[in-house]
Amino acid sequence: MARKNLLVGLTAGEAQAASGHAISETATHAAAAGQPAPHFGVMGTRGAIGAVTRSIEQLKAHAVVEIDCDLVERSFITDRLEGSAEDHRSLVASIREHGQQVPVLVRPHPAREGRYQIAYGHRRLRAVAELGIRLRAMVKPLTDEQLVVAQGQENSARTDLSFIEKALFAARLEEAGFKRDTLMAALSVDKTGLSRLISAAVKVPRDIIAAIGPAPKAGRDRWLALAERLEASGAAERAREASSRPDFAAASSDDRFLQILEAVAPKRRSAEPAVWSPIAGKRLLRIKDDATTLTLMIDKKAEPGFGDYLIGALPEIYAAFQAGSQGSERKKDHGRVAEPRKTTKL
DNA sequence: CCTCGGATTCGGAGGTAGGT
DNA sequence: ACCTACCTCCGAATCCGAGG
Repeated sequence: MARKNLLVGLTAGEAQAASGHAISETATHAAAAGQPAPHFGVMGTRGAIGAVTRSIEQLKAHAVVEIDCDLVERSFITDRLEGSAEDHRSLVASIREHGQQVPVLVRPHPAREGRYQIAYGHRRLRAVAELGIRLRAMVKPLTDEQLVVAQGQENSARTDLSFIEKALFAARLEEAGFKRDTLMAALSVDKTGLSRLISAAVKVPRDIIAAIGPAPKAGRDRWLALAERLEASGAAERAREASSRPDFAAASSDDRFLQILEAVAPKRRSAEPAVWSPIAGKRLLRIKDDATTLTLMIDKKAEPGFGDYLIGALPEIYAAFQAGSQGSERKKDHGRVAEPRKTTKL
């Protein structure tokens, strides 16, 4: 399959811009045999993905040219949410002082003569353009698939994309019609991880993701928890309402995530203990109910001996509870296999 | 309609890192 | 040391399209 060897052949300068069929015999065999990548020290890269990664590494050894920033356009798939202004300033300062140490990767624009399209290095492009200097870049003809794999792997290599940025990138690639194999190579994840990335990006509305931003500390579990909460009726509206509060924009992206997560939390029963007063004027029983514990607090003065009586009656009460709950289960069941229960850990 | 096989999703174990 | 959050991996379950 050509897709499994997306970048093979690039290093020989023979990439075929539109075909995606540039395959080197040697690398194909290495991929098919599942041989490790001996020269690049990439842990755990085997087979087809290993071959792609090797090619990325080889790409980096290519000659660097300087081009005019105005001629460079973004990748057709964006991979980032808004970056912090501080990070941008810091990058600009670094490039001003030391020059652009790491070149970006571009391809000749597939539709516009004389222009380029960037695979990775969007932030460097922005910083260099701001400084008004020329962009140091490796120029290579790339197919669409090669471009997105290079773009994704460069980000994966630096591990600086947050979970939701990877998820959005994956979802955009899938919407653009790329196959799962390509997505797995681009994001360096297995089928399970890819499925979860796409699932998160699809379930959480894009405007809410945009409002939150990259949230680098929030991983899969919490984004999926947010997605699950957003499925409740009215939850998305509560999230949007929270995002329009005055202090929301000023908070960090991680804090914004927490604010939204809290805004769509299922309504809790009152933190104040409920009170049971069967005797006029006396608060016999207070009930405190949280996520893990239900506590009954009996006022010994209001009805002396009731607590002891209740404890003594527990076996009988529990037996009645069990009989009741099993009976109702049977009524629901109708002999079918019960659906597996969903659990959510937060 | 049924079967089959590949693709996708789900649940959970286990390891790691960071915070308290 | 313990807890929490995150990530990767594995196997099982489920979905879905193709072919008989």
